[in-house]
Amino acid sequence: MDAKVRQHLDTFLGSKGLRRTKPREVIIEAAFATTEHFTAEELLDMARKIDRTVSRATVYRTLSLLVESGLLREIDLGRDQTYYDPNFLEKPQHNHLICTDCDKVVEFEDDNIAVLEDCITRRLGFKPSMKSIRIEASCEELARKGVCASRKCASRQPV
Amino acid sequence: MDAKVRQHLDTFLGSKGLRRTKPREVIIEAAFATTEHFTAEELLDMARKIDRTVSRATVYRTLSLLVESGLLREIDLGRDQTYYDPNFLEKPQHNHLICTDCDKVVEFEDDNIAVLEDCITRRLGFKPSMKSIRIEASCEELARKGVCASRKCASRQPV
DNA sequence: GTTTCTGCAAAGGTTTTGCAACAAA
DNA sequence: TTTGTTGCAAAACCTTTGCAGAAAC
Repeated sequence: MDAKVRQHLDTFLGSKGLRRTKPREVIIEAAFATTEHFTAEELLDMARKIDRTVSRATVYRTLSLLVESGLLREIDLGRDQTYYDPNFLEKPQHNHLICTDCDKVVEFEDDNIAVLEDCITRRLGFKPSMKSIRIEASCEELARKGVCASRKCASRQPV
Repeated sequence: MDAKVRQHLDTFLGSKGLRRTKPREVIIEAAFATTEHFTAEELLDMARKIDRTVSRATVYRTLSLLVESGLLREIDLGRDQTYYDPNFLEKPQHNHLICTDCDKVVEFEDDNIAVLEDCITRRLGFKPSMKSIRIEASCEELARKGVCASRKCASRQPV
């Protein structure tokens, strides 16, 4: 587990009088072993590869803690389930673009947009605490050439 | 029901060979009688005030149609349920700011941010089809004065 | 008449919770 | 010890679906 993650977590657990337990260790190790977004069920699978005995309930409970601590963020990918994003420690301002052709998620950061969001919010009389942008978009290369090599895009399966 | 809504809907139903039925009329009338965001269950309640016999299943099925037709948009307010927004016909580019003090939702539009989103998306090699911004923010007036008269904000109930 | 639509109730899927046993501090 | 935590199974919740009867075209 990354040192930054461990430290952030220790501070959080300490400040709340919470305990460092084996199942929590395992779940957190699984969550931060990847930079992919995942669902609760996917995290359960990943955690069980490390320790078969981890329960679904503990995964859900640990996810709540991680979100509360700021280590993980819930993100809206326009799908039916809640996804979790482990990359906000590294890139605190990033946003998501979702390819409507292959469902791939591209993360991007942009200072201009971050500043603009901040200005707009303050002009409305608020102080921003959490900003998120989701863009759905189609792949131009795919539209032009019928394939999208550089991004490994493939047209979605016909229904 | 607004003329713009009716026309949009007729075109959609016509193009798909779908029927104009009583329950659909009622549900759509309820959905566009307000500019508030609502959940499926809230829409069911609103529709049943017009006609008690409307069923939950038909509300869900009609919501899908309305989203598909573009009359309604699903929005993420950071709550547990899906909310629907009936204001995109009027303000196709608007975004949402959610007050963390009173949970009020403020809609805002901004051309600069719309252009910037478009640029960023194209620079990444995509063509934007749907863009959404969600900002969570605290009320500055509330922070300064302890109350927020102009926006009718109230501090959230202590837990 | 044919096709689509409706309401009902059941089923599906995700997330939360009560509880008794267990583990950390 | 004391308090927090776990796994299990059940419950809660929102949403979808199969079906037989009803309504639209």
